[in-house]
Amino acid sequence: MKIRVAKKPADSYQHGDLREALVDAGLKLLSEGGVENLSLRAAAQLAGVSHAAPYRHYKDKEALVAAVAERGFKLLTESMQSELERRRAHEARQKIVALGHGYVGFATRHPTYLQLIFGGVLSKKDPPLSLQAAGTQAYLTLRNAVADGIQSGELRRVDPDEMALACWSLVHGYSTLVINGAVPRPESDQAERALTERLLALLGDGIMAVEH
Amino acid sequence: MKIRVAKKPADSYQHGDLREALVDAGLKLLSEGGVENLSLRAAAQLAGVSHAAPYRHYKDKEALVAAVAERGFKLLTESMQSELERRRAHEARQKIVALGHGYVGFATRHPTYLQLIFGGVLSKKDPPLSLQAAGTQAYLTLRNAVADGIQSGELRRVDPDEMALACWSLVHGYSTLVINGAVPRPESDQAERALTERLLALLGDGIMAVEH
DNA sequence: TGTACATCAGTGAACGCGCGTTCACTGATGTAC
DNA sequence: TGTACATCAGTGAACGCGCGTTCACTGATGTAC
Repeated sequence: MKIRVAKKPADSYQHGDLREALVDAGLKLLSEGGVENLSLRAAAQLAGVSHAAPYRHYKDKEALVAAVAERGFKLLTESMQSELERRRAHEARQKIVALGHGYVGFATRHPTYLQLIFGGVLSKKDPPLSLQAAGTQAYLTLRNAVADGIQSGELRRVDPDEMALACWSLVHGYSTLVINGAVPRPESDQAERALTERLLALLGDGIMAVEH
Repeated sequence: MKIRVAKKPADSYQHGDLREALVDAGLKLLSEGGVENLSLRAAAQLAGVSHAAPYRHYKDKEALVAAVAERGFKLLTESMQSELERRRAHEARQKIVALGHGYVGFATRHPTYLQLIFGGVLSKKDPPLSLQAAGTQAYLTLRNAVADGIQSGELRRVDPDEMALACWSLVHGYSTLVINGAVPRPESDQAERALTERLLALLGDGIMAVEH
């Protein structure tokens, strides 16, 4: 990842866009060393600035972390959206599978982002509105697909939030189990996609044996 | 939680069972302040001992953390087992639901234990054998139920590990999403149990609409 | 039963570390006149 | 166009903190004789 540099005169004493550069730096620290590697001082250093400089842009560490998490959410949403478009999914089932691939793919590409976003690191008191919005956006991407499928009669007639939660839980649970090594990681991306697909097929058709 | 005290003469300068007392202390720290609250020094203090004493029993911090995690795994297994027995579940579906309640119940009762066990805190290099065993034990509890159900024809004829993974992912994903506040926590234990049951019902019967 | 001794669990001082945060400051920028 | 000035982004020293780990030590315990 390229750390953002000044838009303004490059030799300026001012950074140009330190605010965003710190988020870039935060993401890089995160991907290189996990959540505990994400510190204000390290982000400042990576952005080429003294360790007190971030305080001109963020109230405290928590504020920077929230900004990093917000970007993480957006990347997650993008990953799901792009998978959806790449596959030109029209049927509800295809859409859910596509979103699942987008989710699991993001999780395995950026395990530490997921850890930041959903790992209980973010303070639950007064999250910034923009962070909440980014989270909601990610959720709605899934929820919309599910709600459409229910509307069209492709999916069972249940509370769409509950059905979305079931899909989310499955895919999120699988992702975190793989990421944390609780479950062996498939040997190739291809194998992982195939497994994801089979897990979602189980949710699609149910695990109970069907009677004839 | 009661911190273990000396088995040997209580006024002894020796602690008696400091090794276990440190694990107790670790669990307490964990439940009170999360993973980042779990430090060697704090555990020693809580066990009433100088901060260097733990090194007589554990090679380093990582070793103590592994011991704490091992106890966490055992408690998780117990929670699932006891739910299984309490309900005297015989059918595969009932068993899976019981295990799910045991899992989610444990997660919401001890959110920080789950964070330690599955939150990427444990080093993935050379985990102690006893820790691996405790993890395997928890997994087998679920896997056995699933395998039995497949054997008996109640469940679909699929790779039992994959079916167990689907169940585990669903329940684990839901747990972590609730714990981390990504999804609103049901207002009562009863509501939570009902929701867990509905999520598992979706996995049981599938989310696709059935054709007539 | 009594003495000498090895063992080893726990002590407390010390080390170096990275951290978040505060503070008075400097100096480039852009604006008002 | 030129000058005075307010703004404010970034500096670097300093603070206090809890942490993991090492070390020489102390003193109770249990054993060998």
